[in-house]
Amino acid sequence: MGRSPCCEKAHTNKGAWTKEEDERLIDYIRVHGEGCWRSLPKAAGLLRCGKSCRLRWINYLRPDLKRGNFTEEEDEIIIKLHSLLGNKWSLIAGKLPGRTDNEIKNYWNTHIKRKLISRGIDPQTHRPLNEKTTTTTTATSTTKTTQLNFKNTPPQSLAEISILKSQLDSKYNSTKSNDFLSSLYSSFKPKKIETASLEENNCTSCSTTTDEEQQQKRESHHDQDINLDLTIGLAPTTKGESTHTSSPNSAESRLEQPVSSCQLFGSVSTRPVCLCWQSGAARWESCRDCQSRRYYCWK
DNA sequence: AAACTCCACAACCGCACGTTT
DNA sequence: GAAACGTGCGGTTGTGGAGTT
Repeated sequence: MGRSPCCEKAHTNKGAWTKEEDERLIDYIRVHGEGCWRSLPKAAGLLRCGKSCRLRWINYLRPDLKRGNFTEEEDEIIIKLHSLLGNKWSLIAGKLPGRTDNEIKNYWNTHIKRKLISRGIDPQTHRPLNEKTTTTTTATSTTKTTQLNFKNTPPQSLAEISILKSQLDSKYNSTKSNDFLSSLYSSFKPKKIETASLEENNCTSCSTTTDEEQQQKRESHHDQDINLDLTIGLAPTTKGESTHTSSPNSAESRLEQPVSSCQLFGSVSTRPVCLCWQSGAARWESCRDCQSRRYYCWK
């Protein structure tokens, strides 16, 4: 059984948006806020598909968007995040206020790829272009990215977790991979997360850090390295669970949310995983401390 | 100046996934 | 539990402008 189309294609405009359409959309969202994209076009008097409206707003009309060229620092952040996360443009965009996933994706494909190649770096693997993959895998197989062997050695960093995740993605369907992850993690406990501002033994780290705290962290690490600040925390994706006062779906709140490892694992398991590891018996549990029924915690 | 090529980016499409009914 | 719905994501395409011949 197929699903109904998101809009009636025969009566919708396509292609570039006109100024008038933009104004209608802006005016409508200014009054009614974001959301209900399916019904928005009709309510706003637009002959557009809801998805098209959403895209137009998120990628172009949102008032908090930063226009203009990417800075060197932004370039480096994108490269670092891509090496950790792969083509997770929305996650990368989450760490670059004012930038959209679409914008970063385009920028990656048109500029950064070339930049890396000119540096002799493979944009996909982030390894030297002439280097052959030498490590082996026990998890999978056909991906071009470097494979690590996690059978006896747990992942020690977000980079390795990212690789593990891609391995799982390619080998397991989403319903099976959670079981795989659980059994894998039952054999070890990660020692440290090198690029994450993870506070061990304290699941309250799941709480969202403030912008001020994040700014301080950024400043304190600025001279050492780019602080990716991949906070291990609650991903406030469920309605009503956000700690923010603004609408959980609003662009503002989205930009305030730190990237979390919950999101890193979000596509692997049927239930996203929150990596709040604590001392004591190591096991997966529902994340009570994070006050979310949607995430598993590593304890 | 016209024709052509290349590039950047806005927009579209299909799919996945969480939520609701 | 299944179907329908709503939304978001990543890959791809279309198009306009800049540069070149």
